[in-house]
Amino acid sequence: MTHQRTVPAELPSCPVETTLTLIGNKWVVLVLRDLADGALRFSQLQRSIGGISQKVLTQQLRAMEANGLVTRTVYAEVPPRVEYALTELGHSLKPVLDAMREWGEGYKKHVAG
Amino acid sequence: MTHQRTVPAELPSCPVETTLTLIGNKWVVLVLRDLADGALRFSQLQRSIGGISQKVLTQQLRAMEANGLVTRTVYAEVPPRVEYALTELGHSLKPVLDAMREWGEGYKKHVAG
DNA sequence: TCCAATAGTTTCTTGAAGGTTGCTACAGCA
DNA sequence: TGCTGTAGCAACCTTCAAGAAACTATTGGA
Repeated sequence: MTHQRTVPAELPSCPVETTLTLIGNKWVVLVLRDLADGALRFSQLQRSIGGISQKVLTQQLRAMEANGLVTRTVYAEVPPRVEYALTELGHSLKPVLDAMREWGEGYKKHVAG
Repeated sequence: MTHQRTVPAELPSCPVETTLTLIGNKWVVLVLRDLADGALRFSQLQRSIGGISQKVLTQQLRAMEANGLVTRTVYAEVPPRVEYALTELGHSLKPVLDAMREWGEGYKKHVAG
């Protein structure tokens, strides 16, 4: 079994820190961003994130599945098809993603301006 | 010169990713959280974050200063006093922090319930 | 005279994160 | 007959982040 960074049994008292235990990783945020509009299969996800290796994407998806952020659906076809989708918990992070997107837009204007 | 994780010259096209280049690090988020209510000196910050070494806190603060998120004010006293405070840019991240805090609160209730 | 206190820096070491390559299963198709 | 494509796993290696511990400057005060 490889390392799976799942949430600790005892959550931090600070809610901001609690959130960080689930989405304190860059890749996790990008997966959430790309699955927000609907399910994607593994290779689509890898392409849309860009610059992530197969191994790391697999690791992150496994951890996210263990944390209840995504579901993994395997279709018994050849070649195999595996789809990842956000759970309700995963979708519930939308406000955080939206705040990050909005801030990023403002920052880019600020820098460009 | 040690590694300073400053924002790259060319920002990612995705605004979410842009935000991650500035606050994609757990420690940075915790510093923002603790300076939100006002300036703190180095040792206060280290205590309030908890579990961060002197070296790492120094590194993070230097990077945040280079990125324009915090200011560093040295008072010519003995023993020395150094205060860190959020810049306007640092304060502008409040909505992101708030979204994280709110989500963390909901998540804790969800887990506890 | 020497200690305390602050905010570091420096060096050494460990652990985690990530990259690369090779391997697998198996139906369909040329 | 052998090639293609998907979604991995395993092993190996490199790089980077982080931790620990020792060291520094300064000077008022015991």
